[in-house]
Amino acid sequence: MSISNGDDAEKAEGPIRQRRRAGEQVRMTDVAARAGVSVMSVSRAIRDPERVSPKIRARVEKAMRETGYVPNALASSLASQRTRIVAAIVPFINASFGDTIRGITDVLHPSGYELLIGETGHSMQVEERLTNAFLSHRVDGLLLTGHSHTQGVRERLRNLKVPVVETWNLTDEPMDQIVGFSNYEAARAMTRYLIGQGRRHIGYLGGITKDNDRATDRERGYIDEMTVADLPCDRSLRSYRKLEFRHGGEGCEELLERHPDIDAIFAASDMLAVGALFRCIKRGIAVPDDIAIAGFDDSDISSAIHPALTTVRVPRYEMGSRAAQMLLQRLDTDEETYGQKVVDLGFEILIRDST
Amino acid sequence: MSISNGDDAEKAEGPIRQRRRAGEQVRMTDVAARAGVSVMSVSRAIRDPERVSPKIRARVEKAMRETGYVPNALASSLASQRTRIVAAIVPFINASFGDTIRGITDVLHPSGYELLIGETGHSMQVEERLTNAFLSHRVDGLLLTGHSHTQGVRERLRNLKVPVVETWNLTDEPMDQIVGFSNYEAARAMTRYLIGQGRRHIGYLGGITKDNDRATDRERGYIDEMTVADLPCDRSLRSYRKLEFRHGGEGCEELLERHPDIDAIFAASDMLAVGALFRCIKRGIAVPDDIAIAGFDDSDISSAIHPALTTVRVPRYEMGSRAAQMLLQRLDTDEETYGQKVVDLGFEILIRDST
DNA sequence: TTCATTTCTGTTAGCGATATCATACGGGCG
DNA sequence: CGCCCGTATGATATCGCTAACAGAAATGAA
Repeated sequence: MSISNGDDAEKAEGPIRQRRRAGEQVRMTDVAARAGVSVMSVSRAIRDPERVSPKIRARVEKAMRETGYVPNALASSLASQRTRIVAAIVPFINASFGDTIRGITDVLHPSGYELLIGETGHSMQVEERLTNAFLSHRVDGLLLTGHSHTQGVRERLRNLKVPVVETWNLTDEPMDQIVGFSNYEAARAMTRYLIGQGRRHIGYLGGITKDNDRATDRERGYIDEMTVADLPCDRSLRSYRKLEFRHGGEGCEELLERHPDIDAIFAASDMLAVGALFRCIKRGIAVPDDIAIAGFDDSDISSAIHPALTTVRVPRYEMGSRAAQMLLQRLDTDEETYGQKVVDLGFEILIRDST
Repeated sequence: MSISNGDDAEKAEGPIRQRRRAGEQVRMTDVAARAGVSVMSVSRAIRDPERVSPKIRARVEKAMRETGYVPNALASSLASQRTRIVAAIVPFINASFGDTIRGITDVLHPSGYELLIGETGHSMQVEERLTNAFLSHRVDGLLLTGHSHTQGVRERLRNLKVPVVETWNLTDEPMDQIVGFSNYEAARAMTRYLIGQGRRHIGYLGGITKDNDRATDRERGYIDEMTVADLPCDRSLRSYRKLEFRHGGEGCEELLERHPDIDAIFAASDMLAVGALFRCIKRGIAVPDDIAIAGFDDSDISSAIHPALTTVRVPRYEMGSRAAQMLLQRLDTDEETYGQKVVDLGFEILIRDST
């Protein structure tokens, strides 16, 4: 020890700084004192019980129980430079993305990671705000929906070197990694199928394409396939709506009004398709005899209605679980070794009664 | 200073401890150095720009831009003892709770709070796990769904004195505060309405009641009202299902098989009601002539289908926004002053074509 | 027994912010 | 012209934990 009588006295005489402290927060030091061991032993007993002797482990566990100790993840993260938190940003919290989120958490939780969810409402501005907030909280990784993002988001993420996995679509040039299916190819496939069924006047009922690469790609798929088949697909055959039932009905009316002779409607979402289908039924239009209707997503309702909806099954859950796996693989291994940059999980055309 | 030449020398000679540091993380110190001011000025310029002179503010902002500084919320939270994070725990991430979550974030974000979402899958065990994880992250407040929780959760929250607002139901004895509507009264009201319509053999299609006070209360409401009216409502008239369309159909079949003469089905969820309705239509049972069908939730689809569904409108969005407001009121004011413990947002019986 | 290893446990110095107190700076007034 | 006081800025000690290293104890080989 150093000669420090004087110092001790000085300290004792100094102004007593009493800092505000949360209620009755139990600190690791308190647990350590009670267990009669050092804080490091407590820390180790919590994070990696194998590395301390059974004796110490037992005493620490007892002390934790008695004090009602709740570890402080903030302090832990600050010191260890990792939060064990992953953030996911989705356009909307609904059943579809709910499945994806479930896929994510099912993988993250067993590995001790938590998920922070952000909802953009389909706005890239909001996505940027959320990204910044999440980065501020030093999330270990980020899961984004789609591959279109603001320049600001791209730069931030590149500079900070945070692992990112994009989902729900594919592109040759992901920011980092991407897992999903080709919205473009899926839309082409469905359009091709409808044409193959002999349909010629196919209307398109799509989502708002602004800030939404999935909606954009689906529309491109429809247009390209119609063009290849030399069929009309001009702007008047396409209606853009928010993905809610009632807008499906409205969109359907719009198309019918402009083109009373259409013989099929390809909706880029089951919500819209079901809305359109109900509207047809209400107006006495026979589905699929007069008009064929196809959806996109294979949501729960598509197989429950009558006639059952032809649609595209997409790997909602798998995109989440796989994305989380890809992230974890990089977070839990020291190396920057990671597999494919682009993972295609595919899609499936489900032919049912509405076409 | 103390006499410490020796000590200094010793330090200088000591091994150079180089600690692992995240990539090229820019710290507040770096910004301060670049701006030629103290860290405190940077801190103040960020949190409360009014408190520093325009001169300093400008220099700090410039330095932040140039360095691409991203504030470290962990360090900030650790030092300030508040995270500005609120956690919400919901049973399931779907359109319904999506509305509630939207209500929450719409209130939290403008006030600079972030939302951490947890999904229990209707398990109180999972709820407990999530609660502990969130408390570990020192969330400033907690929003729970319903009023039934494990003993462990209750104790933890009481001991740690974290503000809690329960939602989606009412009770005279909330853990802390509660905002919602009476699931019990709503179910009674709907049952009463059906009886008033002349229905006598009313089947009940409900959610799984385990770990779910909302489902339990709705069932109680149905039973009590039927009992008061001296109508049968024994176990054979009740079917419990997960809240998905196809289970609605199955439950409908079950009830019809056991009671071919039922003249109404009250489903405690629109999903189940719609599933049941489609099944009736498929089997050629006229709705509402042969069987009346009522739902619960006023979800999007209930007004889109044909016949439109009679249901209970519940304040999904408002429960979220109001709960968040109640929490913020306590977090942003120093005092422990808060308004009502129990806030009843009410419900509304929406009579449409299915009854 | 003795010394070299290996395994546990403890000490210390941060992690990157904020709270608190101390100090510097101005302007108004006697 | 000097003094007082309110405001702006700075220095420093935490916040509660973990990384890195050091020292102690246990184990094994000679």
